[in-house]
Amino acid sequence: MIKKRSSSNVLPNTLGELELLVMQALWQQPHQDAKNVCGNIPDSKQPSLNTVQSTLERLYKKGLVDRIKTGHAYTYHASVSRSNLLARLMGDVIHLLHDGRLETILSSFVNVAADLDEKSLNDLEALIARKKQELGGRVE
Amino acid sequence: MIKKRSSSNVLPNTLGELELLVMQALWQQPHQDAKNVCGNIPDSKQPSLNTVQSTLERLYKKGLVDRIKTGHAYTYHASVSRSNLLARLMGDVIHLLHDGRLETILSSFVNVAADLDEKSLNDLEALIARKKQELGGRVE
DNA sequence: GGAGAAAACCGCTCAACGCTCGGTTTTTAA
DNA sequence: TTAAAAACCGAGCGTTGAGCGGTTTTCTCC
Repeated sequence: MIKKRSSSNVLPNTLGELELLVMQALWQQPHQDAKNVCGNIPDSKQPSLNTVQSTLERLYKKGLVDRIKTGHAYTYHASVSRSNLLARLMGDVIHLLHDGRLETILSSFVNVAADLDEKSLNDLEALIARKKQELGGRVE
Repeated sequence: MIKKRSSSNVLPNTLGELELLVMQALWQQPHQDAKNVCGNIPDSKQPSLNTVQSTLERLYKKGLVDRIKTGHAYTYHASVSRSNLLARLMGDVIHLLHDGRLETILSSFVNVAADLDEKSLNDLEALIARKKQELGGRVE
């Protein structure tokens, strides 16, 4: 008796190496066809055009890129920004491992940002202030 | 000519579903043998004892759990804390997607913590204040 | 309209990884 | 000594992303 594998959906928003390279190419330059994307992949990893097309297709199905038919070719562009994807992934990770106490997340974060400089800290303070205001505004 | 696949080492610290369940069991109760861990997996996902042992073995090789031979059985315990693993994963994700500007990370973070309540914001402010002091102390 | 190029489309192989477990050997305690 | 419990070994399976060849569609240019 063989048991069904549970489809290990741990991090729904991860992507493969080539997928990432393709996204990076699209973030760097917003509207490109497959050939163009292919040309913007570092030579050291240069895959065939077909491979890039497969990858774009996969990304399209995942909703990470969008495309417009211009003439007979598609023009692709990222439908999520890099920072948006970052936020999604951070959300996945946190959802996976947080223990209910927000403090754990916060200290993890501060540890990660070990090279936080003063300006960044000020930025973060500003963000917090804004967030606080939002909170205040909501309850009043 | 078939090209070598590049081994897609995108997130070095991810783990599978069962691996996570096992880690969770060990975080909840620090020193357990395989049988015990198996018993602490939710009934809905109940795998065989052998499967749990394989998983513990994999986690051991990955350095996420440690073990001590007590009698003829191993006693396993997590060698990384939940928050530590969280920090590692956040590090992976950030390393994967940051664009150099720390601001991107920060705003992602604040967005993720959408359910941040006031106390958490205060906690975060305190952490920032401490960090600032560290920075100041370092240069003087 | 026909020829040819360029792109999409289709469908397969391959490798890595985690899950799953049966069978075998080792260890230990009764 | 023997029977159990546990470790150990190794194989199969599912999923996913990488990679690409072959075929069809589509557009363009003469």
